Amino acid sequence: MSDPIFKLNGRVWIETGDEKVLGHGRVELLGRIQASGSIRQAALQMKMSYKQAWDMVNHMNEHFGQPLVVSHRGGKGGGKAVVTEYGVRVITRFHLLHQKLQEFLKENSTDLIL
Amino acid sequence: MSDPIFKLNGRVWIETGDEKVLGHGRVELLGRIQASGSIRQAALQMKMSYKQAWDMVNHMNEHFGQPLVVSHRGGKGGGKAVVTEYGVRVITRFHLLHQKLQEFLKENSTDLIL
DNA sequence: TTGCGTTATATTTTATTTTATATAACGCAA
DNA sequence: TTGCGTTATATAAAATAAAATATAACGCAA
Repeated sequence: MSDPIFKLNGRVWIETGDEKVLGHGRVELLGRIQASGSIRQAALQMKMSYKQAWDMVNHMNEHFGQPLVVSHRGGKGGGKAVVTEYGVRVITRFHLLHQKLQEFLKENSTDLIL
Repeated sequence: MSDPIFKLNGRVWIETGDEKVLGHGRVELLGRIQASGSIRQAALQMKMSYKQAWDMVNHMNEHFGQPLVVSHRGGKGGGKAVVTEYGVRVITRFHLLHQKLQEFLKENSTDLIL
């Protein structure tokens, strides 16, 4: 590789203790659950297994003080999943942090010559 | 988990194209190579395999315009690895970015109530 | 009451990643 | 010239992670 063009990138996430509980991927998952009303559909959209998605939802619900998603099985459509009001707030807050990080990355990319 | 304490954390890294070429771990590796003069010793200190460390060094040397580490086998001590002047500059620049990120995280943690 | 599609969970299989092992090349020092 | 400890590389084994499969529970609608 000769004469490469460097790009600064980064991520932020939320921890409790030393365990990662919320990041880029999980927030996207929450958003898709919110939009589709279904863990399965959200998983399909993100090309992940249902188990993987369910584990994420379960992990979040267990590590936040209150559930971000409530789910029901059976009924019309076979079941559903709903992002709670708290969950919506968490999504919004994270989006804001993400946006601020993008600004940070932009600012510090101006003189990015290694 | 009831009443969790949330902590904002994050990382920055350098990409060329869409490939990650330098991050937290690799900079630490470079620092330890610089201090010890040995890829093997640096790997041992970081509890990673020699192969893993060598692959990282090789990947960096291939993706930056010029080598960050030059290595020699044989001779006194069996061989050695030296971080180039360019490599030292890269380490320094990254440390600065890392430090700025820490400030960013601190600033945005003040009102971190989810 | 039967079927539907989803949630929820366990188990098995497959794929991927990591680690371990082996071996050659190397150049200095004894 | 022999031994040493490292770089460099390939291969095999082990450990993890991911994906696939199977199955029960559920409640509405037909």
